[in-house]
Amino acid sequence: MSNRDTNIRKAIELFFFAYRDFTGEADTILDEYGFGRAHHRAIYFIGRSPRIAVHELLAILKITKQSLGRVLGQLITEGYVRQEIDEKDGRRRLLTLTKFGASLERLLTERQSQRIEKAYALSGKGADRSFLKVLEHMIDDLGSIHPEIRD
Amino acid sequence: MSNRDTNIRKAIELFFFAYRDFTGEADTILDEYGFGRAHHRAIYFIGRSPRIAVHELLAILKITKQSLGRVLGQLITEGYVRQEIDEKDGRRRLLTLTKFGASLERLLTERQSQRIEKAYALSGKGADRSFLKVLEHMIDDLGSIHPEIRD
DNA sequence: TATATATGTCAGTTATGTTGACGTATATGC
DNA sequence: GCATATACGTCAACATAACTGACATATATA
Repeated sequence: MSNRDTNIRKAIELFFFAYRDFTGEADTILDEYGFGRAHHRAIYFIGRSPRIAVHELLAILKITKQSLGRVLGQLITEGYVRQEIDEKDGRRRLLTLTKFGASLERLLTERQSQRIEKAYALSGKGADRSFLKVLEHMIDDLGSIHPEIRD
Repeated sequence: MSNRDTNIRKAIELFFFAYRDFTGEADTILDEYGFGRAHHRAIYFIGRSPRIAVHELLAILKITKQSLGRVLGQLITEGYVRQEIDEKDGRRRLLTLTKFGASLERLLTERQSQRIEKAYALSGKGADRSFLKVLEHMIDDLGSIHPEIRD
C-alpha cells in the first residue's frame, strides 16, 4: 500500500475512533437520564439557540418531524424543554431549555469541551485552528448551517 | 457567552457536521447494495487487515458478537467476505474480502479519501498533521487500537 | 481432564431513523 | 377574501443496528 493510502487510512480511522469516544462519554451520562444521543442533539441545539423554531431545528438535524417529535415530546413532558407560541408568527413553536434542561446541557457540553481543550493543549500551537479548518472543508454546505457557526 | 465557549462550541458543531457528511456519502453508496454503516465498518477493517479473526474485529468495533454476526452473515452470504479456519488455531475464523468485497471497499474508501485530501488541500500547510494530532488526543485509549495505527 | 477461549445461534428488546396519511392553525399572495 | 403555502402534530407501520441473556460446540491450554 502506498504511503498516501496509509496516511489517509490513518485519518479515516482516527476520525472514527475519536468521534466514538467524543460521543461515548455523553452517551453514558444521558443513559442515567433515560435519554439517548438524539435527545442530546436536541438539547444541544436548543441550548445554543434559545427560542429556536421546530422547523429550524429540523433543518439543522436533517431528520423527519416524526423522529424529532418523539424525543422532543419526552424532553417537554419530563421538563427539560419549554415550548411557547411565537407572537409574530402564531404557527411557530419556539423551543427553550428549562432550568433542568440547561443544567443537563452544561454537564454534557462541559465534558466534551474539556476533551477538546485537552486535545488542543497536547497538539501544539495552532493545532486548534487547523483542526477547525479541516473540519470546515469536510462539510458539504457550510453555508446552510446556522449563521453563528460561519464565524 | 464567553469567547472560549463560543470557540469550543464551534468545534463541537463542526465535528458533528463534518462526521455526518463524511459518513453520509458512503451511506448513500451502501444503500444501493442494501448495506448500512455497520457493513461498511466490517468491510473497512477486514480490508485493512486481511485474515483478521472475528474476536479481533469485535475488539476494534466494540459491538457484540450478535450484532457483528448479522452483518458478517450477510456479507459472507452475498459474497463480499470470505471465511477460513486458522491453521494454527482451529477455533479462529479468519476474515478476508473477496474480489467483490475489495472492489466495494475501494469505492467507499476512495470517496472518503478524496474528501479528506480536498479538506487538507484547502486548509494550509501542516493542517493534516495537526488534524491527526488533535484526533489522536481525543481518543481514550489509543494503545488499544490495532498496531498499524500507532504510527 | 478441567477450564478458558472463539465462534455461532435463538429470542426478545430498545433507540432512532424512515414513509405515508391525515388534520389543524396561521400566514401570505393575488 | 379565497386559495395556497407553511408550521406543527399525530397515527401507524416499518427498518436498521445496537443491546441482553441463554445456550451450544469446537478447540486450546494449564
